[in-house]
Amino acid sequence: MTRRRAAPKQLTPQKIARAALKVADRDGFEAITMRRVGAELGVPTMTLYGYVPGKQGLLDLIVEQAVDEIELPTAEGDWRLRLKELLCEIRRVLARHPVGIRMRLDRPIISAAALRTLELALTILGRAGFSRRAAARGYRTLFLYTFGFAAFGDPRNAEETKRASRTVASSLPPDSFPAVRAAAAEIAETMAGDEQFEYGLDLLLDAMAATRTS
Amino acid sequence: MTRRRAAPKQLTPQKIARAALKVADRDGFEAITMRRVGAELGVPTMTLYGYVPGKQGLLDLIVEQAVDEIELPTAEGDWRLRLKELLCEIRRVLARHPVGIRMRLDRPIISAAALRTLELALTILGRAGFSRRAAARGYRTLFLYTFGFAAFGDPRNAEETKRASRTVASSLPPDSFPAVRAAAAEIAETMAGDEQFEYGLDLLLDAMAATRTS
DNA sequence: ACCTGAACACCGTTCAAGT
DNA sequence: ACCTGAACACCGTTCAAGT
Repeated sequence: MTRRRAAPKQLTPQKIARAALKVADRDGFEAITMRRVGAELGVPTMTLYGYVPGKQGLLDLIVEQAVDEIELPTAEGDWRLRLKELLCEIRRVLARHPVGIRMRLDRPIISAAALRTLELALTILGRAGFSRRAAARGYRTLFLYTFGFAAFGDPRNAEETKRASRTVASSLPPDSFPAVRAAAAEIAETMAGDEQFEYGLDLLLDAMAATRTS
Repeated sequence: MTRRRAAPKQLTPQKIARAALKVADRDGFEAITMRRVGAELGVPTMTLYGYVPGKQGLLDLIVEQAVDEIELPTAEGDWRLRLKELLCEIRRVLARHPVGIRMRLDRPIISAAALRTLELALTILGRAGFSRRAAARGYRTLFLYTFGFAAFGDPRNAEETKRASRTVASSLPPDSFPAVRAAAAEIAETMAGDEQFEYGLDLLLDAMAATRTS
């Protein structure tokens, strides 16, 4: 009985990236190791190096895989609504794939696919009458708020986070923390949720609208 | 000649945390290893475990060390100015110690020292006439924008980042990226700097002021 | 020629050997 | 009793052995 080679896996960089994204979604950024991605695909670790230029290159492919999930709205219609749709979609994709947050911490994402979000935002704002400068500054602010919210204000378990927040705020010494104690319930409400995200988004869009009409 | 024990280092958790923060500022979050912190202090790796409850506990101490550097403004006077001072100070400390950004990604920072910033912000907004709800939601937005800017919009090398941005924007295919190409210079200006940070901060403060007076 | 296992230089931490 | 080196189970990647 001649030992046959295992059936060809037909590996591609994209298949490896998809498997790695699955590992990251399931077990977190730390779990993205060449050994585990290999195991996920049922191939020996070193085989990956035939398709992917090392771990750093694999990480880039993972981000691109997540960026491809962003569904862009049209540029037509009310500029505030369109921008809200765009930024809510970015937040949704980041919540689905938190590895995108972790990766963006190390360096900007400047692939053509990622820059399509910027192109759309500037188009929307340009049609709404914003100057190039106001559009660039305004969208940058919206973008950084959205990433900030996704990274630091969007916990995996919303209800448990709110409960924990209320407990901490209520157990502080009343003499030194009167305001936090008094607002324990209101603070807890801000710790997660669409409502808080859109509250901040609307603040920014309101202010942008006001600068345009003044 | 009797072998003497090395002079006592008089280690404390705080001294270890300070050395680790120094390592992190110099070589980044990845460089915080028990072996390197030990080397920084001139003690064997395992000696650290006598003063610090493992690496996770050391990381907590490092964050506390950075939080202690935050200098709080008073609550008196113009609420917008005071909030701006507070958030600019938070941004400055995060720029000085980026390890704080990386740590906050994993979990909220809820020590008493850290919560003093929240207490101050709520006090300022309360005195300015904001409801507890509006104060909590508003400060949360300002806080997440500030962390978002520090994490994703405040590169180490501002000028080089702006130059790189201009190059990328200008080398995109004009057919698919007309708006980005046209605004290459304006986009580059938003990639770093106090001006861009304060632009977004002012947008938020303007919008908050508007909600109060309407 | 191609594929991939062993080996190297790291990591945090356990545990036992040394004083 | 205290201090700390060796060892274990990880990691990314080089390199050479195997087909």
